[in-house]
Amino acid sequence: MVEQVIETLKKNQLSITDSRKTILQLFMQSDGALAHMDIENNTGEEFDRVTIYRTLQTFVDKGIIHTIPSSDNAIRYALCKDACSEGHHHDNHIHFMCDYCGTTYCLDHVQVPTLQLPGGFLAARTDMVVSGSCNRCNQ
Amino acid sequence: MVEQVIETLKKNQLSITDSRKTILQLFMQSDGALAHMDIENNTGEEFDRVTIYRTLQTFVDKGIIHTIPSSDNAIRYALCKDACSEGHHHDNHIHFMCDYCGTTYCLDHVQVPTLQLPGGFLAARTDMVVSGSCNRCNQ
DNA sequence: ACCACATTGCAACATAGTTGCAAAAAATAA
DNA sequence: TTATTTTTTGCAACTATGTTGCAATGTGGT
Repeated sequence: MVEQVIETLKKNQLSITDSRKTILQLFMQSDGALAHMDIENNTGEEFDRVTIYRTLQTFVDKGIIHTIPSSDNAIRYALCKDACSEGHHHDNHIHFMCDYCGTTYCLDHVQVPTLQLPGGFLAARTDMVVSGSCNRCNQ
Repeated sequence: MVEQVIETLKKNQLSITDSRKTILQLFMQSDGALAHMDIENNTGEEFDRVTIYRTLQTFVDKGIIHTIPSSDNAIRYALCKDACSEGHHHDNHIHFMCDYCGTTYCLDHVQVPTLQLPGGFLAARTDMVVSGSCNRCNQ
């Protein structure tokens, strides 16, 4: 896992620092999306708040993670699949937020449907977030 | 317009106050969605920040307006169509955010498509936000 | 006009995110 | 390996966003 973390950082021409290693590893271990708070809680006092914000922003810029919009006013982040490159995200899948456990999933195999927009509207990006109960809470 | 504002407030058993009248009228005059800031800017020093937050929350609770999620971490609000009732929103349409002018539109005639979710996932609500260039910026 | 109740404004607090800058740590060169 | 350059980090301070308790004010009903 650690080699994969370092490989990813090198591939994106990022210098190898403790915060980047730790935070990227957190994403690789996690099956859901992470909010800033989740990371702060998981790393303890190890890193400054500002460092976490900047690390996340760097990862988004490099196409390593992508943001997930939500109505609760807290941006979540999740790993991008291979198709994402610097400055160009291909996160064309839907996101699922569980109302009960709060986990946010990337449903990579559910594609965002293409829409017929009214005349004059040009789509550049589509975000689709479904909420409800997930496969662990709904048994 | 003013009669319609008062009628709507009465229909929802809300007392008629200056802030409610002014803010609801703002929504009726606006063709796009409004963020808290838009309202604060449009009403000047007339109302306290807290009053605006509480008024918006009241309107959401009553089903007069609905929230629109976004990735820029600022909740937007737009008028609900008639089908919305207290505690039960039917905002089953997509939203469009223009990257150039910043306007958020409710595309009432574009329905959110139904998705086939993986086993165990149950959808309660779907938010779909398309961004790109709108019919005024894209000419 | 009066009374009961709902709403507002204020102060204070809580959370989320940003910016400038000096210190520390990586990467690079010698 | 050490020295130098460049990047990254931590701190402090700040802005934006949103919430809560409470006293003062306004609204609706009699």
